[in-house]
Parts: sequence; C-alpha cells; structure tokens
Amino acid sequence: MPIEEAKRSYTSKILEGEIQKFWSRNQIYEKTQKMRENNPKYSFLDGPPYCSGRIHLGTAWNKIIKDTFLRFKSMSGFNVRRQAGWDTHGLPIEHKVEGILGLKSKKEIEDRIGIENFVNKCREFAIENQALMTQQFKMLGVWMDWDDPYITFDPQYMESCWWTLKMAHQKDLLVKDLRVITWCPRCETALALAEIDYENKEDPSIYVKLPLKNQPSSLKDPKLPLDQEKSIKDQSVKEYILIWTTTPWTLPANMAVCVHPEFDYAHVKVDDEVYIMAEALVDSIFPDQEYEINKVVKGSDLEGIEYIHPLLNEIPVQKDFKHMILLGEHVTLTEGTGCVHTAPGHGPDDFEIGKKYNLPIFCPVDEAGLFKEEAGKYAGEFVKDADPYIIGDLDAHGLLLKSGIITHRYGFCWRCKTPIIYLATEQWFLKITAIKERMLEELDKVEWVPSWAGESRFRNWVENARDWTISRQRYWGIPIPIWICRSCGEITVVGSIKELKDLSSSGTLKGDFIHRPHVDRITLNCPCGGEMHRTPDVLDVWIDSGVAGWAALYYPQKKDLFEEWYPYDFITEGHDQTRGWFYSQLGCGVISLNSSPYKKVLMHGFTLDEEGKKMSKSLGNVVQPEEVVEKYGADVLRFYLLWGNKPWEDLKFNWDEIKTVNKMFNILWNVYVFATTYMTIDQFNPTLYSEEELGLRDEDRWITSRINSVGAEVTEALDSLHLHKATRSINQFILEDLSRWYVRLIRGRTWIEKEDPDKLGAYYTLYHVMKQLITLMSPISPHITEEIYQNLVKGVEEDAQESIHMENWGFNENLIQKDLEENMKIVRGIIEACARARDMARYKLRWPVKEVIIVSEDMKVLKAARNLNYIIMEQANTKELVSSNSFADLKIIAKPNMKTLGPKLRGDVPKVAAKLSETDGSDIVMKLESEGVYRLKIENKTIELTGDDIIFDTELPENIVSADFEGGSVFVDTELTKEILSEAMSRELIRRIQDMRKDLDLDVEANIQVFLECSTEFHDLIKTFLGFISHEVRAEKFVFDSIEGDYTKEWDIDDEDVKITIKLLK
RNA sequence: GGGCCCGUGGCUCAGGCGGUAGAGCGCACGGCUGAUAACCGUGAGGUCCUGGGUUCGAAUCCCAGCGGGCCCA
Repeated sequence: MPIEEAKRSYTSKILEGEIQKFWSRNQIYEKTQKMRENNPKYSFLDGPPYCSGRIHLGTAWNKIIKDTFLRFKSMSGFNVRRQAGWDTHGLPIEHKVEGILGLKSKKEIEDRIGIENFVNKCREFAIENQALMTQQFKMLGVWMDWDDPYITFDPQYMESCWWTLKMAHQKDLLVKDLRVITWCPRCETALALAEIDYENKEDPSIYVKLPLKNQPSSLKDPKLPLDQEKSIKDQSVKEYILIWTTTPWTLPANMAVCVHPEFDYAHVKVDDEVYIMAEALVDSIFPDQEYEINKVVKGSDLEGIEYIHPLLNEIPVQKDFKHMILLGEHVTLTEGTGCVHTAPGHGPDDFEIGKKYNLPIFCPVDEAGLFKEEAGKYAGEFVKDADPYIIGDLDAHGLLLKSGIITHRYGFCWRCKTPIIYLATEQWFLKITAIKERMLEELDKVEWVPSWAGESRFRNWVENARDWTISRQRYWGIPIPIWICRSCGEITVVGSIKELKDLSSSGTLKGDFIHRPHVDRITLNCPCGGEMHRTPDVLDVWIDSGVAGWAALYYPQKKDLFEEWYPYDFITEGHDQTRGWFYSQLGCGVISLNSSPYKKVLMHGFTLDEEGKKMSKSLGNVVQPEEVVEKYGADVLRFYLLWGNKPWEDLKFNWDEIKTVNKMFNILWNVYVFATTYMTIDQFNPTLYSEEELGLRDEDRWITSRINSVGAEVTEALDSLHLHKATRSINQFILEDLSRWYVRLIRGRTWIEKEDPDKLGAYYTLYHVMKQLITLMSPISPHITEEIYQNLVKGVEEDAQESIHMENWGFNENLIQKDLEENMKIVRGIIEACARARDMARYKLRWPVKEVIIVSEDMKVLKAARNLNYIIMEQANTKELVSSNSFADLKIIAKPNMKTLGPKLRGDVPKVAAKLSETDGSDIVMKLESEGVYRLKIENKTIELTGDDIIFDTELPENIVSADFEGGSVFVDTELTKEILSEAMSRELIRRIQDMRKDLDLDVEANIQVFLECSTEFHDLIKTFLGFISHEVRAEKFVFDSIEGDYTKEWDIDDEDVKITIKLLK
C-alpha cells in the first residue's frame, strides 16, 4: 500500500481513537514488550494511584511522565517492567462506602450491616474504580501492563506485607506501646502523620490563672524588702501561674505546668493579683494595662511549686492528683505565656514530660472523642463541644484572665476533614527511630532528580522521623498478622498464608480468610496451652504501598521475579510523596531487605490552576483531563504537560498554552499533508533510490543535520529527565526548521514535473526527516506519530515495524554538520535582512530585485553567503548577488565643520560648503589620509582644511535600501528595469491565477486554459514570460483575443485592469 | 520557629558553569497565499523581587530581607 494523501486537517479525537483501537486489536503493546524481552532489563515501579474512581490532572501528568520515559527506555533497547499498581485499602474507600450505605459510625458498620458485607462492598467498589481509572489512563495513551497489575487487596500481595511485619518483629522493630498519637474521632482510629492535612482553623484562645497552693510564694523570698513584703501581705495579694491554651477541652486532663529552666520568669503584679509568666511575654499579654514586675526568677527556680487544678469541682477525680510546676526544654517564647499547660494524655510533648516525672497518663476521652465518666461534669460531651462550658466554668471561678478567638494551622483527618485530636492509646509501632541512620545511608545511594529533592527535602523529613503508628482500628485493610495469647501474652507474627494454616487451630481455611472479619476468627495454639487471638487492628494503608517493591513480585513466596527485577531502576511521584511513598518504601525496604527499593527518583510537581492555586472541588477550578482530551487530544495534553515547565516545579495549567501546543501539532500535520500530497502524486517510494543518485542539495543536508542534532538533544533530555528540554527542542525544530524554513526552501522543487532527481532529493530528504522526527516524538506523542508512521513509513518500507513504538531509538552523529547549521543560520539572517530592507522600501518580495550586496567584515559570514548563495538569490528574489567586506558604492558626503571653520573663514564658509558638496567625498578622504590636509581653491585662494574641519556623512545611492543582520549588512538595489517589471508583473499574474485555481478547488495537477483581457502595455510586459507563467499555473494555452471559460475574475494589478478567465481542460 | 523550592516584559516560561537579557502568547502595524480555518516580518513592552557583598564585570555566585508555594513544628 503506497503512501496516501493525508486528511486535510488534524482531528485528534478521531485519530487517537483509531490508533488506540489499532493498538489493542493488534496487541501492539504486548508485541512491543515481547520483542525486547531478552534485552537488558530496566525495572520501574508504578506508584499505585488510589482507586478513588477518577483521575485528575495531576494523576494524568504522573502517568504521562512515566509513559514517556518508559517508551523512550523501551525504544532504547531495554526490556522494561511497567506493571501498573493499584492502592485499594483504607479510609477513603471506607468513607465512600459508608456514604453509599448511609452509615454514620463504626457501631453502625458492625451492628447494622456487619463487617463482612462492609468489606465485600469496599472490595467491589475498588474493583469498579480500578476499571474506570484504567480506561481513563488508556485514553491518555499510557502503556502499562493493565491486564496484570498489582493490587493491594490481592492475598498474595498481602502475604508479602505480612512477611514484612514478621521481619520487623524479628528485628525487634515492632512494638506495642501506650503513646499519645494523632487520632480521628470520627473514624475512631489512629492516624499517621502522613494522613494529616493542615488547614487554617478558628479556635478559642484562653489565658487561665492557676492559683498557687501556698499563697503567696513571693512572701517567702528573702530578697524582698520587708516593707514590700508587708504591703503585699496587707493587700492580700493572690498569686497565680498563668497559662495559655487553644484547646480548653484538654484542661480536664491537666496534670502539670511546664516552664523552661533557662528562661526568665516574672512575677507580674496587676491590680491585686500576681501572675507568674515569662518576662519576655509580659508586654504581649498586658499591652494596655498597668503592671508592676515584682521580681524575676529563672524557670528552674519554679520547679516543684504546687498549684490548684482549675476545675476541681467539675472533675472530682482531679482531687486525687498533685499538680505542680515542672521543667521542660520544649517550652518556647513565641506565643502564650511561657508556662505550658501539660496534659500527658493529650499531647506528645506532654506525654514525654509525664513519663519523665512519672505523672499519671490521665486521658478522660474515649475513642469517639467523648468525655468519659472520669471527666465528671463533662462526661458524654464531645470534646470540642465542651470548650464553651469549660471556658464558662473557668470564668465562673474567676480563673479566666482573657479569652478570644485565634486562627491557626491545625491538623485534619486527610479523608473526612475532622479536626484531629491527640489521645493516649495503645498502638502498634514500627521503631523507625531505631533504623533512621540506615535509612539515611540508603537515601544517599539513590539518584534524585532534582538532586535537592533527596539531598535536602527528603533527608530533612527522614531526619525528623518519629516512630510510625501502623495500627488502625478499621475494617478494610490488611489485617495486622499478630496473634496474642490470652493466657501468657506471648505474641506470634504470621508471615505467610501457609504459616497461618500450619499454626491455625481452627481447621481448614477457605475463601477470603485473609481479610476481616474471617481472619479474626482464626485462633492459634500457644505453646503455653493458651489460645492466641489476632490483634483486631488493620494496617495503615501506607504500609500497603510501602511494601510494593517485593509484594508486587510476590516475594518471598516466589523468588524468580524478585531476583530478576528487584531493586527498581526508577520511580517517579509528586513532591507530596516525600512524606508518603518515598518514605514508606524506604522504611519498609530497610526493615525487610536492609536497602532502598529504588535507585533513581524523579520528584515531580503539582498541577495548579491558572492563578497558581491548588485545584479543588470547593474552589471550582478543577480541570479534568478528559476535558482537555476532548478539545485538543491526548497528544496535545501530553506534550503540553511535558513542555510547560520543569517537571519538578508546580505547573500552572493554562488553556492558552494548550492552544499554542495545539498550533504546533497543526503545523506538524500541515507539513505531513504537504509531504503526502506530492509524494502521492508522484507515487514516491524512498526505498527505490539512493542518496548518491539523487544529488542532494545543501538544504537537504542541513535539515538532515538538524534533525540529528535534535535527536542528540532529545536523547540527552529524556535520559536526564529534563523532559521540558526534549519538548522544547522538538517544538523549535518543527516550527523554525521544518515548517518555516525547509518546506519554504523546497517548495519550488516539488513543482517540477516527472522524475527529476532534484525533486526526488527533496522528497527523499523530507521523508527521512519526517520519519526520524516522528520516531523522536513518539514517546511523547504516541498517537499522531503512529498515524503518520502507518501511512508514510508503512506505505513504502516493506520491512518496517508493525508500529512506530517498535522502532529503535537513535540518531546519526555522523550526519550532524555543525558548520553547515551555522552557515544556514547566517544565511537565514541575511535573507531576513533583505526582507526587512524591501519592507522599508515597500518593495514586494514577489518582485525581483536587480542586485543584493552583502557586506561583512566577518569571514564566516562571507563564506556562508558564498557557499549558500543560490539559497539567498532564490529567497531574496534577486538577479545578482555580491558579497564584499565593504560597500563601495556608498556615497561619501563632506560638509564643513562650522565650529572650526566659522571663525577661521568667515564669509568664505558658504563657498567652501558649495565646493565640498560638489566634490566626491571619497577623494577628500583619500587626500586627507595621504597628505593629512585637503586643499581647495576658491577665487585664487587656496584653503587648507584638516580632518577636524570636515564632517563626513554617507548616503546610499538612489534605489539602494539597506538593513543590518547579525554580522553585517545587506544593500538591496531596487531599481526597476523593464525586465524586472516584466517578471514582477508575470509573478503578479501567476498569483492571481493560482488564487482562482484555488477558488475553483482545482486538483493540483489539473490543466487549464487562460484567457486574458488587458492593456497592450501589460501584454507587452508579460509576453516574454508566457512560457514561465504557463508552466507555473499549468496552463496549456494563453489566449488574448477571445473569452470563453468557466470562471472569470477582474483584477487590479499595479493599477492595470486585468480580466482573467479560466477554462478547465478535461 | 525550622527545611525545601520559586520570584526574569501584560501572561506562561527559557537562560542560570559570571561577559551588551530570550521565546511563545497577547497588543499595534505591515506583508504573504496551491502544506495555509494557516503563516511571515517589524514594533512597543524588562530596576531579571529588594538591599548588601565577591568581581574589571552579577539575572547568574555569596549573605540578609521581602513575597509566594509545599512540608514540618
């Protein structure tokens, strides 16, 4: 099947649909993978998107980066592993399903529909979403193993996860501990730091006075003068320690107040009360009030002072505890009073202090965030709702100094957006703090793009890592494989299904016993004779994806895949994954295999809206990938996403830029239409010719050199993941080199009839350049390049690959001629300068000029002009071309310098001026140079003029216009001779006739007959060019006396009335 | 408070191993017409965030600050 004429316009939507059908019908992806299966391996691990049901622009970008890079690697000869992955467990899906089923709490899940139904529903939901999202990714042209992905709920996958936990246990990194952790009261579960979103929130901001137990402490100070001591006593001054909090609901659990041992604390007297607080903050608390600082002490001096809990009446339990001032290094002076309310049950720092001083970890709040019985008056109240009552009670006791509202950053549950609280609970932890050093060592071995992503940002995160809370009190997740003996407390961590079966005391296991609730029913026999029950929690979902490295390969149950592919050469995700997947993988990797699962990471940016804001449903600024694909196609979207900016920076999505990219695709398509139009007419087949017999021109060698240079640039750019450089290089080539220059240069050659080697040389070059261009573009824009390949290349090359994506990547360094590229660049500059000069003289490009003179002192310029002179002559449309290092015809005009001559010559000045003006300036210059003076005679007088007395000016001869280019100037002679006018008019006539051919929508090859009505002068002018005109417009005959035909139009050509009639010839 | 990134014409962004500031879009004007629902040329438009420093010379390197984003506390 020979090359066919391409469709006139680029319709991405239809084209891409057909290409995708072609790929799936012919299993192109599978074949592409197969043909390289014995090649060197390149392993990639897909960061599993969460099965939420919809991809967004960021997910699209992510997959497009992956797809482009992996297509490039594949074409470069690698056997690429590109299994897709799916993240399926966890709260997001649980929430969706709760919504669908109308459930509001954990209790309802357990009582109303049961865990089994709930879990099944979650699985169904995940599977549906996976299918939906797969379609969306396919629509973008993303090639992955869609039919054989890894899915986190797959029992084999979960087994690998269990093994990881077992490894953690063996290394003593799995611990259960009472700690204060972040907690979502709505989901009633622990949350990891990675599961918390921070947003601004309004909270109460209250200053509370805690009365000291032994009043007043100042009286004991021996340094105080006696009279002052007396006066204080007389005024019965009361003394308090002043604290600040934004969480009044934590006051019921207050056990202590912390001060910094090094800070200065003041006893501030306001009216008849004294407050202890940090000296540095006094002004900020009492900006408008009169106060007196009685004395200042170090924080360490305050240790052990007892105070009275402010809500003793409301919370009777508090009467059993002793409350005092303690020391803590965590106290800061940035806000508050420098005296920190401490509730060990409600804050991590508080908890640490509590442990240090052996305080009771009092936590009167249950898992749903409701106060328990110990909370006395507040029992049953939701913590946040109790704030106003607590504030009211404090006020009633006269212990509220100030109260207001503050807006600050606060953590929210990543899924349900409930404000998180801190609770002391028993949870399972991975002791990351114990392996941090190993993680940092491994991190350093990874290649990061950009380098600061790892060296600074990620390193900083890991350095600050705390132990990882991995237990979740939920249902849809990987059950924690820990069984605990009810008799002796012994624990067993199960590492595989087989192990579970072997250890199980409850008979044969069938069905999905690896998920809840089935797994909960399995008991094991403890060596002590007791019965072991599973700890009821499931795992943090970040563990699910953290183990993907080996779980996707089913290691250690299966070994072969693992040995082949692990560890991974490459992963890429957004910068949010610093605290997410980059981290969870590194942690899990060090725990399981003592190494990082990945060797190279590209950290990419976020997609933002046009104003640089995050896209979010509430702002209504979300751009769906489908919307862009619908309007402009996946290739345009792909190209844009890799073109807009550096991959690691955030991308401000911009519709105008999409349009710009679309324009480039249209131009590429136009070049393709141009190529196929002529190749089809001539039934061109590049395989029938060799370069030698075609005699290629310089411009052919130039464009060939250019596309190979672009090949080198694109290779380097893709290899280093500087994807924007690849797209920009391609964009530049298509617009500047191919469309605006090469096609323009060869246009004349395509118009030659028959088997002309010159024409075929242009076809041949265009063919190979196009083929190479689409190959280089194919990883970025897989559809349009496949379309062109199927017609252009498959049309003529019998042994061509079935698909462009099976082609090998490459370019030919030997075809790059930098000097030729340089020369062409100079020549383009010259031709553009000619156009500028003509433009200034309002002299049309269509009219030839007599002569162009190129002037430059740069040998490189002159050489380039000489080497490529025929290109200049043609494009500048000139009859003669001269190049020189100076412009000889420049008229030099000499004028008297009035400043020096005026006083010297007085009345003779006009005579000298007249004499100078009629003398050739260049003679004067020569005289001055040879003799140092110029003598002139006026009326018997000889006057000597020095160089200072004469001002030289230059003037262009008539008809000459000039313009500068980088490295020189051009001088264009626009004198209109009879011959030139003849040719100009002939070209004007051709343009009109071509225009009319187009009006008639004539086939390019159609022959016509032309009838002309015009003046005899006009006839005379064009007479000598009739042969040329006939050839250009494919006219068999020119008739001047009669009119008959199909289409007549009257024209005004340079003030001549010309009536043209065209007759079609069959 | 800490870490990282970003700050270049009206807009989107290149450049960034130091040497007279670039592109595209938009705007204005002119031109072209057999790949043209296209395209080409010209023009206007810049304290390269601010201030110091290094240097003969800084958009580029260093320091401090301001503004924005992300992450953490």
